[in-house]
Amino acid sequence: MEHVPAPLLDDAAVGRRDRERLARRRARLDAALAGFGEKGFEGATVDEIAERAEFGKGTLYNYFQGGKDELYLTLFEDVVIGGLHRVVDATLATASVATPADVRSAYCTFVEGLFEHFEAHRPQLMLFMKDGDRMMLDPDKAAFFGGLFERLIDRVAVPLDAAVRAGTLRDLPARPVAHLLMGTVRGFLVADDETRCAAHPRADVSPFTTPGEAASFITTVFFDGLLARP
Amino acid sequence: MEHVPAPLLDDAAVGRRDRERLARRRARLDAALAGFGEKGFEGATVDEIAERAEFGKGTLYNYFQGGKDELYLTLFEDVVIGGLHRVVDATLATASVATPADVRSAYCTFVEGLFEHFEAHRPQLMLFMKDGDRMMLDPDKAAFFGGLFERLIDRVAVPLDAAVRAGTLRDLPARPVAHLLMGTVRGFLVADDETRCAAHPRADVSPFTTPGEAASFITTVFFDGLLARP
DNA sequence: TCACGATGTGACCCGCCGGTCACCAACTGA
DNA sequence: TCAGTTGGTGACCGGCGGGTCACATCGTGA
Repeated sequence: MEHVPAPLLDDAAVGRRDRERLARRRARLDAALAGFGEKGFEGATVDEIAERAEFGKGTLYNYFQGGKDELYLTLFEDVVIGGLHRVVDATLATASVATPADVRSAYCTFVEGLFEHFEAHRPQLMLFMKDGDRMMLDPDKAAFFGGLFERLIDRVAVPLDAAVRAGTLRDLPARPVAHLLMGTVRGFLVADDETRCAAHPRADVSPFTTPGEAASFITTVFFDGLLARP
Repeated sequence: MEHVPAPLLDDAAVGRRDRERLARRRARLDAALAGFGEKGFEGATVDEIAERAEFGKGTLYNYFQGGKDELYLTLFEDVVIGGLHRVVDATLATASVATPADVRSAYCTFVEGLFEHFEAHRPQLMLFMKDGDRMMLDPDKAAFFGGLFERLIDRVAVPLDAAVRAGTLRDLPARPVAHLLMGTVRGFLVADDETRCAAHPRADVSPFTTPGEAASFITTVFFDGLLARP
């Protein structure tokens, strides 16, 4: 494996007017990735990806020596993990955890950000959410994949941990809570996607029409709990 | 698709002393399914499954005309959905929702039951949890699969709905909550499994050593919420 | 013991798909 | 205009794996 960033997507240290060529390539690959999403990693053929991206198959192999795997992992790192970190940057990184309301609203905004990011890149992200677990079956991919995800969880857990220490949150271990939250959002998005896209849609998975409503639902459950308060 | 129950697993309406032969077959198939779990649906070859189950490949095709797909769906219905319904039977079906403590403990027992069921059939269930989403890409499988799951969710939602009506629980829609709970448990189990089995284990996903502790963790988050109470 | 149906089998077939490589085209500098 | 270099291509290859089917084996009843 030993995933080496492909020059194709590496636009740092690149000559001036090559910029736009690189941008076009990126766009074409992103489009190809969307096609990926409909079929899953194993379902999509390299021929098809190349065709959608308007690349020759050989060209793809020029840039991704590691073949289909490296293509997949590169796009994963770029689109999925990169996007998630940007959501963390925008919502959690600078959040105050001084009061319960602060923590609550920081994570509500965070979850809302996740939903919006998802809306904007639905097919690409769906692919990785549905295929992600299968990747873990391969030790090499699992190491790469797991490492990236762990770093994300670390960042999500930071404000939780601070809030627990400050006594704002119940005394629960921060990282498991972060995992639980991310897993829950993921499960919600997958179920919701199936509702919208499946031949036989599931009923009533999500009656929420905006990212804000859905985020508020999850945040309410997580922070306030299901039990009615007097 | 039109999944017709294979006689191989259909032990109703079967002659007296064929019983034990059927039982042996079932056991062999279950063993084969465990092997399935290590590789995933697409990763496991029919040759390998047949070998593990000590069947000839042709014999498998005698019983599962639908081929690998039907084999998969039959085992799914039998092991996964059947097992989950048994957990619901044992914990939620007869639960009282009269007081907050009743609802809380019913679902805590339910989640604990899910964890125990999982412990007992780890490889088989892991297979379906990790592959489940990919199945939804095929409309036929999605219909079969989704229908079974929806009926399960219906049952999980019943006590929630009753409790909401009784004012015991916060006024949230019961089915989405049921989906959220099941998705959360699933996410937790998958992450936990990766911690135990992956080449590079994830740290601190679950510091819990017994099903009871893990169930208590999830139940606390869901019912009491993360926010500290005075 | 033989005949016949039912059950079980694995060698073989064939389509599919990831990966390769010999070739081509476009640009560059002389 | 031509030689050299870089970037791009898709026809082809090889293996892999789902599915088939002609044959073997077993159980049974005459």
